[in-house]
Amino acid sequence: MSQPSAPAPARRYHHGNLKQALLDAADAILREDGIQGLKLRAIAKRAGVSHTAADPHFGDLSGLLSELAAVGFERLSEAMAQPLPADVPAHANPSGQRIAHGYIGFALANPQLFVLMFRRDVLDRSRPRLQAATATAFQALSSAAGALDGAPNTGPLALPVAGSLIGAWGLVHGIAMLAITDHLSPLLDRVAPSPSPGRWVDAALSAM
Amino acid sequence: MSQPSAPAPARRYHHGNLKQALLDAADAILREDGIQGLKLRAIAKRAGVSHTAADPHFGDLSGLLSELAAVGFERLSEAMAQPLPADVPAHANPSGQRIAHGYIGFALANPQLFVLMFRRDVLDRSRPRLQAATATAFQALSSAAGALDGAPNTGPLALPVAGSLIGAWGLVHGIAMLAITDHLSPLLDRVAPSPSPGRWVDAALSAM
DNA sequence: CCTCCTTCTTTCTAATGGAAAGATAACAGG
DNA sequence: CCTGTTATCTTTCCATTAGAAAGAAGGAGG
Repeated sequence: MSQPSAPAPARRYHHGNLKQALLDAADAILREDGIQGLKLRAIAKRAGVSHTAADPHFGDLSGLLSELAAVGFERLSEAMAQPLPADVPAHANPSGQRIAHGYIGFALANPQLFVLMFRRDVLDRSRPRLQAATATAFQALSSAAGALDGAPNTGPLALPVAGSLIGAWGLVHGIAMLAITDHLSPLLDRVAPSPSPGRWVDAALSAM
Repeated sequence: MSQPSAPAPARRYHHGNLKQALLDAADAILREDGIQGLKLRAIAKRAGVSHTAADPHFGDLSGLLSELAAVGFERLSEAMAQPLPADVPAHANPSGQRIAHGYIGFALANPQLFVLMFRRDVLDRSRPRLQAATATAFQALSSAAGALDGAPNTGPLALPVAGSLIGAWGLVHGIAMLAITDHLSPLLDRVAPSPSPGRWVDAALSAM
């Protein structure tokens, strides 16, 4: 009775799925404790392994965090494909509006992960998965934002077209970052009645 | 001959101006090595004191970094009062345009400091100097951006007005952050001839 | 001159990332 | 089945870090 036919998922010397387990542990810690909690020892402990067990899979801490950031960009791409929140009326350019709300909504729902995704100092951007996930997300964003200008996904770009892409991306990115770093509450607290995130985000977007 | 009448500025037990000297040292290290280099020991060594000498002046490392961030916000306020770069033609709302270029120009000229100013995790936002400097900078920014809407500096705010303030601030902040984290070069490299920062920033701003 | 209090140094501790070496298991070929 | 090879994981060790604690140095006011 001590030899289960289904292998016990824990306790084995070779974990079998440690890479994913470490990513899951890091994801959970990121939600609970923020980036501060993403220590090699804490992640490994949560996955039930020693603090150097991540070495063969990720190289070093920045490798692990980069893969986690890649997961974030993959989720961001999905979020930008979601429909608008219910309390936001659609207006002109509904595609761009949907992408913008998806971008900012993802950031507000996953603030720590979003910050990590842009923490250049702790990431190793040469990681293939991170490069791919980043490219995919920004492709989705700029194809929607640039549809108005007929901007191609590659090749030469006229300055005004590049400008409109940068402006659109900067707008949603800046709103997200300012909200996450808690720089907007002094402004939003002066608005009565207190608007839902979807509503004030839409107010900011449609003002531009 | 070993007792100079003019006190040697270094070597004294009581430094006399250690607080400013530590800020200067931290500022220099930030420029040279980035935020990574802002270790208590490195800063203290550069100022010629032991690694705990900052304690009486700043409490802990976050106290020191917060004062440095406050210096950053003070400089940002000055930058937003500067005239437009020479290669940028003025158009409608020149006041807002000037503020925007000042904001982004400051970020591009002091990327490490700008990132530090918004690194919520390493700052102690209860520091009076940081609170004051932040408030001043954002007052300057929003008074110019809100002039069009006649937004008061305090008191209740209608949602569309708050939205336009958030949109304007988010736009410049996002452009600055994306540029600093090196997410715009894939786009800008597709523009020929390579535009100066002032030109592409203006292209992004006037697209919105 | 004497005492108090701030400033700064020395010393110590706990925590961290990572290097190095070794143990363990999976897997291949004979 | 048996043995050598390789990737995975553990143990141990080290340098570096922030900060606490205690004490020395020196200025300020009585």
